[in-house]
Amino acid sequence: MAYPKKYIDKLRKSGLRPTKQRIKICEVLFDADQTFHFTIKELVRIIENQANIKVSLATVYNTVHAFIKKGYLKEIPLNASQSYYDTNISHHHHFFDEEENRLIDIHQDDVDEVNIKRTIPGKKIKSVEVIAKIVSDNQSQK
Amino acid sequence: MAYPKKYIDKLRKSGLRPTKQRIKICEVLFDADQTFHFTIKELVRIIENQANIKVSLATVYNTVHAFIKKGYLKEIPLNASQSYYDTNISHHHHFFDEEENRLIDIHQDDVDEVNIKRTIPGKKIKSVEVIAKIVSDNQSQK
DNA sequence: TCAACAGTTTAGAATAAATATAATGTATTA
DNA sequence: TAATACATTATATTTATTCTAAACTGTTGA
Ligand SMILES: [Mn+2]
Ligand SMILES: [Mn+2]
Ligand SMILES: [Zn+2]
Ligand SMILES: [Zn+2]
Repeated sequence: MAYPKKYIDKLRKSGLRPTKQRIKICEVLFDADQTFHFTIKELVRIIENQANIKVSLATVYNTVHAFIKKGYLKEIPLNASQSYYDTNISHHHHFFDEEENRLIDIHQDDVDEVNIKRTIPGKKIKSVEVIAKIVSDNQSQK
Repeated sequence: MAYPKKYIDKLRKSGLRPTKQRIKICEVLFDADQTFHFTIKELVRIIENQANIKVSLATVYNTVHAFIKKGYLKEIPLNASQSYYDTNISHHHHFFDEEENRLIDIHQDDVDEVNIKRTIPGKKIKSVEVIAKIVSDNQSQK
């Protein structure tokens, strides 16, 4: 009881009742100073470190997917065998550091609008995302 | 014996000996009229339909990865839990049809060069890929 | 020619992410 | 409070991918 109203609202709008476990998930995801990228395993670890609450994997998966469906989280496509999630839901792009396996945001303002000249009959573009893979810049190469 | 020289070369350059199974994989991948996108399971199915050769999953995975490492195939990042591979190794982009789970090539010429104004110290951009998600264009909406 | 060897294929086991299940627990409401 | 709906959880299942180890094959050189 006495859960933050903003999280109760987010959960209700996602079709979920506000429970202790889900409120905790909200706190970790949406109380952070900065947006961040995470895997489900990382999220579970953060929750367990920050609180004495035990949350099952199933609850975390279900809650995260409800938020994605509602648009409160984004899923980031990577060629890894694991899903990355993003608390930054603004339209933006990413660097992916292949050496450190790390996603870095690129603000929409930092990329000129991507102009695609080709169209597919009967289809419309829902979203456009740019992924720029980066690696160490070894300038010592001859 | 009497395997096509081009495939023997591709395999040797990938550090693999030309064997019956690997030549068959090459034929399916590189003899096609058009480049195409595939999953490992689809590739296995194609091989089994086209030939009376049995090829194990392990051999297919190993060969595909050797080709990726050498640059003869590309892996396409999608948010699915499955890897997609591409026999089109030119620099290009993709539509992803979320309703039909289908990748469609966008030639590099059909996308203005993506200009990223932000840089990461010590890192350089290795590749830039655009993925545009498309859905049915229901013009009947009011 | 043929034994030795290096490399290959394969079935099946292992791994790990994601999802489903079903029993138990909790909140809501009449 | 009692009935009901919804949640949580441990556990099982599914599935893509990788690993393992045994059997197989092609090559080499005595
Ligand atoms: Mn998902
Ligand atoms: Mn997996
Ligand atoms: Zn992001
Ligand atoms: Zn392609």
